[in-house]
Amino acid sequence: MNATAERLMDLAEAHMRNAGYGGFSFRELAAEIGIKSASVHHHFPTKATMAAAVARRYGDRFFAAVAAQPGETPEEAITIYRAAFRAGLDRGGLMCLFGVLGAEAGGLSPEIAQEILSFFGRCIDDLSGRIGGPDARARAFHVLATLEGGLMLARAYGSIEAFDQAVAGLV
Amino acid sequence: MNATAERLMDLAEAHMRNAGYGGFSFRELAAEIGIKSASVHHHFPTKATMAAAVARRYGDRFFAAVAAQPGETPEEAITIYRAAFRAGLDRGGLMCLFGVLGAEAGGLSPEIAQEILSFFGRCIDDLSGRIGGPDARARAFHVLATLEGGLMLARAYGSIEAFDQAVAGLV
DNA sequence: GTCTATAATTTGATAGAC
DNA sequence: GTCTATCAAATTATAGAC
Repeated sequence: MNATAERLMDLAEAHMRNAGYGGFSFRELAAEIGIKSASVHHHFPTKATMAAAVARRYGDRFFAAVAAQPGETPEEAITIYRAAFRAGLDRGGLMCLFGVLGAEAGGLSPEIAQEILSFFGRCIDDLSGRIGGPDARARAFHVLATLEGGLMLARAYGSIEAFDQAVAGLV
Repeated sequence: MNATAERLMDLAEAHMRNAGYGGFSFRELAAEIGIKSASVHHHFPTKATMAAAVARRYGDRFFAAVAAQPGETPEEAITIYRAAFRAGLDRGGLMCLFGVLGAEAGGLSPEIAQEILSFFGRCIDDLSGRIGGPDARARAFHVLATLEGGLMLARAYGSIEAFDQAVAGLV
């Protein structure tokens, strides 16, 4: 993966986490790193392809960040997830990329929709496995929903305290 | 409010709840009711104005739908909110309009951002008043975040059961 | 890998007739 | 209230030179 391509993905990710898929154009990204939009097409054939690549990279980094600690308790697993979601909010007031894409999923291309489904499926499987017990899956859905919704509320409010209050009862 | 204007708002609302603010154009709406895009501008001067009007109407209907029952318990208040969120999902797999707009809020006009802030502020105030107790506000944030996130998850999964599992522990 | 140039389309919006 | 006609701008994307 090229250095320019990575810078483009960084910018695309930031824009999408702030304003959704429609929140950036190839011209914007190009201007921000001092090249032309035609050059962006050299790295990513289409906008949907680029967004899907950004989504895949985001997912990989996310699951690396929430990797299970040896011998962790269910509460610790939830705390790890909570911290991962909070980090983006704390550094620039950014949403979870998949929270944004999931909300506007009805207008996105199939390749992006596939990334969304894959991400949340992986989240639920991982989290429910680490929570354990008979109602692990329902708890995983609950935790994930609260974290995603909490991010959105905190952004709407413009205050990270909204997130903290929303997720306080999770552990 | 004109009948044509209302039909336009109905369509705009459906599109936004499915694909966000960028999920419709004046031309699309016009074609769907058999007029021209120029005629849409007769009813709504700009797209942002129209979206703000749709948002305001959505909020009014929402708060009418979740109106407090005389002598209700906190659990009943939460159940009323949960049913209101679930209704749109059940009828067409639609998101909460403000869940979508809140997610992509970074790219929306100030007049729409104002509607978003107003809606969630009203939600939290209403819900925390009906829940009561020392941690009412935190509980209200928690309920609202879980409902919004649950809708998003259910849509991503394409299954209303994801919503039901996510919000099962709320009451 | 980046450029110039441009195609093809869409979009938000306006002017003015009916 | 709706129309035709049109503008101005933006967008995704491609061709081909360097």
